[in-house]
Amino acid sequence: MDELVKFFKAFSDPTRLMILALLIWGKELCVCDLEGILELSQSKTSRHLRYLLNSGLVTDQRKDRWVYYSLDKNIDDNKTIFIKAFKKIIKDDSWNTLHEKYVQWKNSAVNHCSIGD
Amino acid sequence: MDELVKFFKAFSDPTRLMILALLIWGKELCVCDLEGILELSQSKTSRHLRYLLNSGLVTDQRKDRWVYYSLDKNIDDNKTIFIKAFKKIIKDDSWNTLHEKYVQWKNSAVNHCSIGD
DNA sequence: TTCTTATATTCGTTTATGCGGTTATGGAGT
DNA sequence: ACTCCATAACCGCATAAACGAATATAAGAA
Repeated sequence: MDELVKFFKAFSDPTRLMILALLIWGKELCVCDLEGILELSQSKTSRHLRYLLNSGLVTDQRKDRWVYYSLDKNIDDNKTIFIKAFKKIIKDDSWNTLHEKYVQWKNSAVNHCSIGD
Repeated sequence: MDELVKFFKAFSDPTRLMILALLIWGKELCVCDLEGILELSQSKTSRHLRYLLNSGLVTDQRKDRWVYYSLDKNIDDNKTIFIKAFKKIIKDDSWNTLHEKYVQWKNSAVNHCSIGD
């Protein structure tokens, strides 16, 4: 149960919710992408990613200098239901602004270093 | 989004998770029921119920001296998905012990003051 | 009114979170 | 080696959560 609590705590912060939404849309993003899209400090971004990492929600993968984060594909079934529910929620209008930012970032080849789309 | 964060925070505590599970099984329980089943102090029980109340997850209803708590029936659709997911989770073996306690409590007419079943 | 029972709130303390700012690490290029 | 750059870890502080213990309120019962 403590694990479940930890899982929910991961969802209990606006920054982390936004990061999760971006990882759902973007599949694979590096720290600097998230930093840029969300206009966060580097340390803040990194800390929240670390939180998500040891909550078992995301995975990281280093490629050259960049560390790419993705939603963990091996989340157990029970928790996957919650992820699905969250995916549904971020289709709401209230998430439009962020989604717009994401799209703009994705289309500005100048700034982003991400591979995935 | 802040509202969503608040919603998840409600799930981010083991005591509250247990209370929610009991309210799912029991439909309607008073503070002293929860206190007894979970072996919690009165103030702890009350405080967590209050938390759930103003997270919009539960409703309260006074009858005589007792205040009965139930899952709110009017939770918006997005959040209902999460409740459903949680209902599924508490069918897991790891929740057996608590469920047993609940059943025993329910069957011991001596101690419980609840009306619902 | 006074007593009892059920629940809520307040108080003071402890622990957890979140933050900015800074420093450390690790890899690639020079 | 040194220097960028991306990322991680650390420090100190501020705010928020959670707790037990005590006190307050609310509704019956005596």
